Amino acid sequence: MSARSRTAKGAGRRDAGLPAILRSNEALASVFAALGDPTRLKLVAVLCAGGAFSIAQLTANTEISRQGVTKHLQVLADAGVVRGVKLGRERLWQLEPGQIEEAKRTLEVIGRQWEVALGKLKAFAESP
Amino acid sequence: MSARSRTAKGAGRRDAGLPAILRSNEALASVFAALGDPTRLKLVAVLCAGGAFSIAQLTANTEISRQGVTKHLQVLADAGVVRGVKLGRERLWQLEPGQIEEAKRTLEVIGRQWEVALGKLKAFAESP
DNA sequence: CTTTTTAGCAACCGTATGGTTGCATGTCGG
DNA sequence: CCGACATGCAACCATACGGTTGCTAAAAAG
Repeated sequence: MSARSRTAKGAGRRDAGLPAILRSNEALASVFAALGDPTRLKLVAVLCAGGAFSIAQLTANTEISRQGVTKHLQVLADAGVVRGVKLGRERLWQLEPGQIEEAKRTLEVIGRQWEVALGKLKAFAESP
Repeated sequence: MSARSRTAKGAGRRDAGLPAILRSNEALASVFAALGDPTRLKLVAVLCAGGAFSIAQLTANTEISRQGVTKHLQVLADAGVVRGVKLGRERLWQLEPGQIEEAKRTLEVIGRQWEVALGKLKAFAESP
């Protein structure tokens, strides 16, 4: 806390003017983090093709053990990206597209903000 | 390697029919991983509002030290989300929206795939 | 030239993460 | 009831990650 709060002359509360989506980012970051692993991304890719798959089925696509896949699915489930329903002696996992939609919207907002900023910069540069 | 490849009776090459975007996911996962931290997400949110900021300026928005922010910026730069240009004695960081666009497209593909799968399921359920 | 500002580098620390193995549990088919 | 199958749980391990501190280097200010 010593190196902070004395530097950066006048840059306080720079997030005040940001869109609401980009302010409280707790759960959102967990969604991105859940997608931020090749194995999990592949799991999502498989699941988004539809249907519900058991752990054993999903394990067949990866190079790691069944327990490893279970852990990854748990991470995805904690982020709300995926949901597992128990059916008999097996648990079937399926995509839960809500959080992914939210993440997509966030990236859209970022891109849009960026373009708006570019437009303003251009307008300023072209002003007489 | 023992628990694998014997289970899951007939589920080999399930990614064969997936869109190309969802197959080789190395760099893509690193982009999601870079966004998967609240501090970094906030940095991106600040940077997407336009302009180039120094480390000291960016540090003023966070609760962590300057070195911590530097590390986070390095992670973002390694993923290609952000770029830093050295100007005099300071380094100014700005957004590099290419990778974020790519990530957004990936999420769009996932969502589209999911809807297609839902449509097929519905069509099957309604077939006489 | 000396001081200040801004940043980079390196070592260190605690905890989370990805992965494994071994065993226990529930459930389906006879 | 019994065996086989699919999963759950817990312990364990190595490494990556988030964060810090201390020191050094380079540019700007005086």
